[in-house]
Amino acid sequence: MSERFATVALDVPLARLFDYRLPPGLAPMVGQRIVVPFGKQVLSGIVVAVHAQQPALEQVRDALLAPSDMPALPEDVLALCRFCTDYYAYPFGAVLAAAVPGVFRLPRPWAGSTGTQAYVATDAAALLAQVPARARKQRALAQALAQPQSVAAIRQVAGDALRWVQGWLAQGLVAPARLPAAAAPGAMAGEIPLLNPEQQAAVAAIDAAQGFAPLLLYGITGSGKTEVYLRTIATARQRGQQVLVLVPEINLTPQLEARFRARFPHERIVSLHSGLADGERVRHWLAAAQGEAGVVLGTRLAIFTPLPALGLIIIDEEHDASYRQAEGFRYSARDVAVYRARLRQVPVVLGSATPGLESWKNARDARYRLLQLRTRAVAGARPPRIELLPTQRQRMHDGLAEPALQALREVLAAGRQALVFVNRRGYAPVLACHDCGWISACPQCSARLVLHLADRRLRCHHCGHEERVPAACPDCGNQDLKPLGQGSQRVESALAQLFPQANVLRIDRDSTRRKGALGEMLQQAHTGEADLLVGTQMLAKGHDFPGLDLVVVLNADNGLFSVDFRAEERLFAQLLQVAGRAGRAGQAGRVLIQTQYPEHPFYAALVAGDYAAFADAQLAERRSLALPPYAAWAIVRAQAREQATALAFLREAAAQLAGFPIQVAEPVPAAMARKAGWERAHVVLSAPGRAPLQVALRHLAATLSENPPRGVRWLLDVDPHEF
DNA sequence: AGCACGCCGACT
DNA sequence: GTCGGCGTGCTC
Repeated sequence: MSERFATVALDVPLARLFDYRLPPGLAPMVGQRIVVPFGKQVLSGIVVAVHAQQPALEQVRDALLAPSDMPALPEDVLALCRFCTDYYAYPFGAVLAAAVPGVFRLPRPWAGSTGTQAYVATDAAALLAQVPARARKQRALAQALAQPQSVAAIRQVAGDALRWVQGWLAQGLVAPARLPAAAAPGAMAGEIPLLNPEQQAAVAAIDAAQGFAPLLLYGITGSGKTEVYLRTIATARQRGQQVLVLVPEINLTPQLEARFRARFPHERIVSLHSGLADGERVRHWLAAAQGEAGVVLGTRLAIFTPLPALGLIIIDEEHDASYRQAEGFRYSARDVAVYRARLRQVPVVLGSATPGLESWKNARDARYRLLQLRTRAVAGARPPRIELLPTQRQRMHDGLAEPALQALREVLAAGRQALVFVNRRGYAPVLACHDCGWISACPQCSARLVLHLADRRLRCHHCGHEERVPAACPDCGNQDLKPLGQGSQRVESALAQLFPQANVLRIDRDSTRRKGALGEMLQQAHTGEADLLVGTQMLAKGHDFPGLDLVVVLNADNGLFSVDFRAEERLFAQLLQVAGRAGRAGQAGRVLIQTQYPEHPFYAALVAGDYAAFADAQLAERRSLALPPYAAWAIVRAQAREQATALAFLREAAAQLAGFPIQVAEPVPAAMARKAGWERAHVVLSAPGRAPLQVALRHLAATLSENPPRGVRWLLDVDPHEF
């Protein structure tokens, strides 16, 4: 009998796998998790191979245990993670760790490992026979356990009832059980709206799609994309397939989940996002992995969930930045989803009113099938009327021009709601001295300190540094420091003064910090209790306010002259999204955009509401400049205590890449050259296609992880979306 | 990433 | 005299 070994991927930043001897009795499957000693630590990893080949090592340690709490990751999930490792040049073990719920990364079996959360008597009579006659509660529980009982139900019997069950479990009188599928709470399916012809065509195309088929569902706000999703989900369910639906943010899952449940009262629908408690996350994940959940609704992390009967993937708001993980393993869930659809040979629907230019190009090149929804689905609803409000010659009242105030007045007089969109929180973005030119600057970052007047503090929005508002200029002693520019707090207080009779409500990250605050505020906005809303981009997404007639956008110009070539694309999506908040059945909403550059071509496209024209123009520009999506990009980012150290490291890295058929730009300091006390720099790598770039990145990542630089933190950003 | 070992400053 | 700073070295 020969010895057997397991090759294990561990969550360490090393592009290496580790071999362990499997002691007798330990026979894990590929994809299963395994607990192993690692240096002085004990870690949980994933088995990637089992073999009899003696590893060429001085010492091979024994694996400790292979918990069966987590079913082995199926082949397609392993392949998906392998793809990510290659594509993002990120260690396999670290990718796998991201694909698995947190409790399965701990080096011990999960306590609730049955995954069932229920128990049943193995032999009801035997169980009852050994319970003392006087222990009435125990007898009652023992009797009840003839049928599977949920943990919650067991707890109801008595405080320590679970302890009795644990005891019986040890004696083999009780076993973990699966609860019969919960009877759906007698909800009636809501009224199913009729589809307009465009929706019908979209649904028909998705339903008929076979094998790998990417479809771009380009539909304006309110065109009824969700209804299209619901219909195609219904079809997939009739075929017995599972559907994976990705949404950008946790905030949006409860809404959508409620709508899905109302439509499919008899389906097992589970959500997966980082807001779930451990136990819930695991139960939902297992339900998906065991094929019990028909619909899985989740944020980006859900893309790695095992789904044995996967038949359709839907990505809502596919252009949204939340699909990109910005820390650690940096991936785009949208791109990973498309690859997964290819692996599984299933259709993938990418829905958006403002598709990302990558997807737009794919649709233009006929790599994706384009499905368009041009009309608002609700009868009589019309797209909002977007108007520019040039501010060069206007007298401003705390950032608001007179015509904007007039429009607000009219809306309030009519008893309707208005939203003022200011994409900056705080009172003013900077505090300045007019005598000597001092401005409030962060000592740790190359950024301004934002004035927060409510608690009289200056805060850095990048590193968390804060200080008291100085009484006088620290440089010249001038006591008259002036706040420059408008933040949401300033606009809120200005509006409260200008419209004393109105109920002004500010919704931003500061005002919603408290748990549940956002929900309460949205409720107030929804019922019309608040009639003047002031909000940052938090308010742009997904929320519908039936009473909202007017949106005023302040300082939109900020995104217009950025060094980042993607800034316009983001701004367009964002402005169209806020604009979509305005309007009600029968009457178009009005959107006023204050700008100092009304002649800028960007605004012509925006006013026309023509994203297609804008996107085509952007693509033409990108093509002529050989920018993404016409080139593959990656960035090597570095930070060090000294800028020179970071740049020297990057020059070294660039030299490593000399022989590869890729373009390596000059290393430069980052746009925010200093952040939280670190000097930052980067170098852009590009190539006409992905393949040569990937090869070069893998080489660089391997070299750097084997010989880590001193005093420099580095990372690779593949398909970067920001500078 | 952890977690050791390993040599130099202000404190129970 | 020790506790502890983080430099660097290793993990099957």
